[in-house]
Amino acid sequence: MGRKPIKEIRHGELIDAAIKAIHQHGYAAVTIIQIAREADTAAGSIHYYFGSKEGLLGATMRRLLNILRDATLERLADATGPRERLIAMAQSNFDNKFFSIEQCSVWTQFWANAPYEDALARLHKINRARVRSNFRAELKLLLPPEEREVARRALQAYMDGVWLQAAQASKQLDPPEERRQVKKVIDRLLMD
Amino acid sequence: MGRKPIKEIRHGELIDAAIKAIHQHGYAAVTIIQIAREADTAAGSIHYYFGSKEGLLGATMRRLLNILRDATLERLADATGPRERLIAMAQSNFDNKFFSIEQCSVWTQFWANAPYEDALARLHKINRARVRSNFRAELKLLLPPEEREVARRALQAYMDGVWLQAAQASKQLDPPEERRQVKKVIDRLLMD
Amino acid sequence: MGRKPIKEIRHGELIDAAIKAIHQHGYAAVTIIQIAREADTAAGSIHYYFGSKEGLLGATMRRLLNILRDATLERLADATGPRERLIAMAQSNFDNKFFSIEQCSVWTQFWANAPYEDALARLHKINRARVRSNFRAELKLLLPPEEREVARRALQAYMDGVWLQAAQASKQLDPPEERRQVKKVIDRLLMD
Amino acid sequence: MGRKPIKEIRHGELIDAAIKAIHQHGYAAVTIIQIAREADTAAGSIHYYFGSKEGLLGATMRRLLNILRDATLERLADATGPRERLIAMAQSNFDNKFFSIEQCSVWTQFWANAPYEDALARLHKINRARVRSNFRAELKLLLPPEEREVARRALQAYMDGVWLQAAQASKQLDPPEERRQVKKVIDRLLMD
DNA sequence: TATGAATGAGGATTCATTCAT
DNA sequence: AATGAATGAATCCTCATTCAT
Repeated sequence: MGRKPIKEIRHGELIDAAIKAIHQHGYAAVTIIQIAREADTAAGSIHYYFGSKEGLLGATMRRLLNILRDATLERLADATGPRERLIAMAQSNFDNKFFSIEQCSVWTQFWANAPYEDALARLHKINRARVRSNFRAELKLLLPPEEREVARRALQAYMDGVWLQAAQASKQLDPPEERRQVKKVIDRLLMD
Repeated sequence: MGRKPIKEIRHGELIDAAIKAIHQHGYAAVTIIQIAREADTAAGSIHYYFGSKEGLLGATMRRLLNILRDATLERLADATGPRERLIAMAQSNFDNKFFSIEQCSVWTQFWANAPYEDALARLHKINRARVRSNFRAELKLLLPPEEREVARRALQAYMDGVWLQAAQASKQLDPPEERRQVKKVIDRLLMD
Repeated sequence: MGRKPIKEIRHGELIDAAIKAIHQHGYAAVTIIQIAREADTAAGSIHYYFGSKEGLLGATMRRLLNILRDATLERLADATGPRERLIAMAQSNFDNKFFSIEQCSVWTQFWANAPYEDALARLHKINRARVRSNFRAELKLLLPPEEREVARRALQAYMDGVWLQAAQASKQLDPPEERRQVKKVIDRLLMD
Repeated sequence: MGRKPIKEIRHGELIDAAIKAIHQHGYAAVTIIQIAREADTAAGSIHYYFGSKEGLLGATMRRLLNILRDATLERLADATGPRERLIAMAQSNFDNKFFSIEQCSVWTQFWANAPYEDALARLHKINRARVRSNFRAELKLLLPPEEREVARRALQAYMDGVWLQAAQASKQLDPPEERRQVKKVIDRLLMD
């Protein structure tokens, strides 16, 4: 089997460097040079591969979205029944592959900057709508109408809040514990 | 009698302008000139009154924290019993004086940028610790030990999540409705 | 009587510097720093006053067009009859105020770069159309129909050619002699 | 027989591409990549074959000069008498092989950039001197001394002017018509 | 008290050139 | 013979800050 083309490899490396650099300096403040230094390459390379700073940051965002989406699909494959599906979706946000300080940090940065950049706003909006409709579909089968939105907003906000905290954590994150916690929250929100 | 000194008036005007400008351009991207234009004055004035861009942004942050703290104290004055106190504290986050798109936007921006600026980090940490301990004090009287932290984290994250959403709202916010919502969430989280 | 506002003075200085720098390095190759050095100021000032390099170059072009137009109007004021008017218009191209190496050089540069910049193309087109229609108006009264265009094209091309040569001259130009020369050419083109 | 060596073929292709690209972007603004794309090859090839960007542009210039010189020689071969020779030389500037928008465009670009590049300046100077002395030689036999230079300058300037116009033409050029025109101009300049 | 002209460090980006393949 | 990945110098531009007025 053929190996990965150079282009793909470098894309991956540069996106990794971007995640590190955004985590360290913030989305709006990070410079091409900081990212290049992190990737141990020249600033020009980033333009060679992504055309512009914006191009790299967009690709980085899409990478994160894909990781999250894949984690969700994987967990959903094993879930039966609305309650399990709800838990699976919520827990995928704290998947080992996604719930790291760096990625939460970048996620938060993207979010905070979405209002000021169209490309980000679009991605953010799409992702948010997807999660909302997924949650609603399951909650419909679990709670009476007047309770559903309260629970959904609480759950969605909970996940946002945990990410935000994680982005500023001083010690290592604990994804499995976080998955237990979100399950408890769901238990509480679904109580009759 | 005795009107406000000019210095204080200008400070207020410039902080108001900073809030508007940060909301429009983002914390990291906003420029001295944008703020000055919003305040209908010259860029030099900001340095005259605040010494630096950082000085103004710090003062702006403190202003928001004060508004929030005052709203909390005011509501707590009328609250009796732990449940009422918990609701009062939570609802103060959605007080008419505080819960506007502009202020939520700036609040979110401060938060997202706290990891990259010491002054912000300090303020953010203090505020967060205050809220946490306040919540804990009341929850101690309302829930068994093993349930308290789940509820507290859920509640605190809920408020963060609502602010984040509010910062990106396209239509006018509805503070009273938001206060009703948070009460429902608390009801659910406190269910036995 | 009030003195010129600072803004106007600096505009003039910077345009003068731009003319010198374009003459030395060429329109497409000249840099903001070269112009700034020529004006004995910082590169930032040019952006402060003109917004961009393009802004300054556009203003420089308009300045040259105005000098030429003013010289034409001045000479036309004293001219009576079509022949004198034709000579006046042609000679204004070699007016003392306009016909210097530096200005011919910049003029040539603008012209050569017009195909690649809309702003330049527009100005160039307008100016060219103006000269053409002026020439035609007078030639109509001086030559039979089938001869007019040949003469007009020859005359217009002659002026372009002299400018082009002047731009590359190694010794000082001689505007009065050039005005005598163009008169001779006109004499020849108008021979019956 | 024996076909052209690859080296020569590639040289030709790259020069053709350079002419197209210079016409499209201007001499000073054109990039190696634009030329390479036009030649459907990689940027590295140009350095492989010409050593540098400057090398290719110089070769392109020499190519144009050769085309013009060949056209002149060809036409001179058939011309008898000074008047016919003068016409032949003038008309060769508008030969079918030379008088195209692209080539006029590049010609103009070379000319405008000659003052800023030694290699170009040298070629330009040589060519100009050649034309001048050729014209003078024939005019000596056609006009009295005091009229020769006026006519020569007018004729040389006319050709420059027509090229300059042609470089910016929006519709297809008409070489035969242009040759008729220049003959009329010569008729007029040679009138006694 | 307030202005805005001026500066210069630092940003994103472009591009000729080199070189390993 | 030809490629295109990689570099880094150079360019335009932005912006906080200073300071004379």
